[in-house]
Amino acid sequence: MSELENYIQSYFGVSKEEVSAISSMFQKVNLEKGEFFLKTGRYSERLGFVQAGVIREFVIINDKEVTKWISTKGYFVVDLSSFIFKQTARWNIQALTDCELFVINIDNYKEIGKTIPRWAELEKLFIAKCFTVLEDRVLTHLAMTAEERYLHLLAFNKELFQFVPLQYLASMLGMTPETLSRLRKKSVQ
Amino acid sequence: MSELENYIQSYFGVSKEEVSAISSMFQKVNLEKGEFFLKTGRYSERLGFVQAGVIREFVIINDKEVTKWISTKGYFVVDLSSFIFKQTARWNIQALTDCELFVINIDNYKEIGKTIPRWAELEKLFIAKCFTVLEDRVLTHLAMTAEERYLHLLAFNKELFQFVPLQYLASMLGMTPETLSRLRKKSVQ
DNA sequence: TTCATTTCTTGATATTTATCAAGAGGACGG
DNA sequence: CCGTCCTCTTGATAAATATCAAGAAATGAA
Repeated sequence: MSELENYIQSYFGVSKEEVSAISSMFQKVNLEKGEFFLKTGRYSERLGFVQAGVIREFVIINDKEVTKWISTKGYFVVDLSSFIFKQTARWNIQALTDCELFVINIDNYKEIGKTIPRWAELEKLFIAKCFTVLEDRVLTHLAMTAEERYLHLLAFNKELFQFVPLQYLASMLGMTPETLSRLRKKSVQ
Repeated sequence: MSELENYIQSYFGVSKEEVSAISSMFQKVNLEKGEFFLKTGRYSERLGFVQAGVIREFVIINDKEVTKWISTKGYFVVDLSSFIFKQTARWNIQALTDCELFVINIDNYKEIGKTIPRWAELEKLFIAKCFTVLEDRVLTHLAMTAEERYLHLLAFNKELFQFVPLQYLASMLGMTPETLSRLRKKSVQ
């Protein structure tokens, strides 16, 4: 089974046949470093699954790039508000390294629901899970200092620090690159 | 139509009959000021709709109350991770004023899906919408100062400042009550 | 109303984090 | 291998925010 199939299987708990049916609708897409999967203002009509590589979701606010999230193997990448509600995309999604994605377009995505009756239910559960993750993320900003947020990310997502330029992690953590640099130094000594 | 029915109608766009069927499963519950709708560690087996009053979701971290959100008329209150995934609740939900809620328990809630075939789809859309709202909230912490977050909340939710003790708004905005007090003073002068 | 309690404001100060500027270190193409 | 570009680090300083303490204002109960 591919990484994608493993993931679908383990997350959605559908039958082997259903996994195959779903995964067969995805197509492999390679992105080169720097290439965009989505740009702000366009429509997000594709859902991507990260098979390999690192990809960044960001938005430009007051001429500054603000990184919302960084996805690595096993994550889906999409602008949910655009994909689901057909609004213009709010996020840029750009490859930080060469990436290997499995991609499904919106039309094929809708087909899944026709072949798997309880698909909407599974989607609901998946999005609800994402919601609770975001709730936790908001909490980190309400109840933690910059240092605590850094240590928290380090504890739960250490590998990010091996592959992702620090400036992007700093932005995602809500601090400047200088501050992150100093916190890293501090935690080593 | 009650406030609840209006809301179901406008948000989920179901037929008049369906609205009635759904809303009839809710029961009116009054909460007195200070009373808890849910406590951390319990199970969230009820979904509430705020008909009147102000109700607060918070969690205690390091002996401090951290307010995640404050709901007024038209909001649903629930611990989603508990309601959907049957985990223990992470949030305390407490009435800040006397409240009038419409409440449905989890068993009746599941019945909705049996009578309205596309209910899972509607739930999915609703939760996805909530997700995008939280995405924006994360952005406010990545890209705004405390002052900007205050002005942003004031612009989009002015009425909160009329009904909600400032200490809770400060916590929800991720700042101390003293800082909020000073920002308010500053924006008046 | 009055008293007690809670909430809010204000001031002084400390801490955290941002900004600006410079330089060090790495990656990469030629 | 060299030079260029980009990223990261470091230092000096400024700005934002938190903390602590005290008093003022508002609230609620008797």
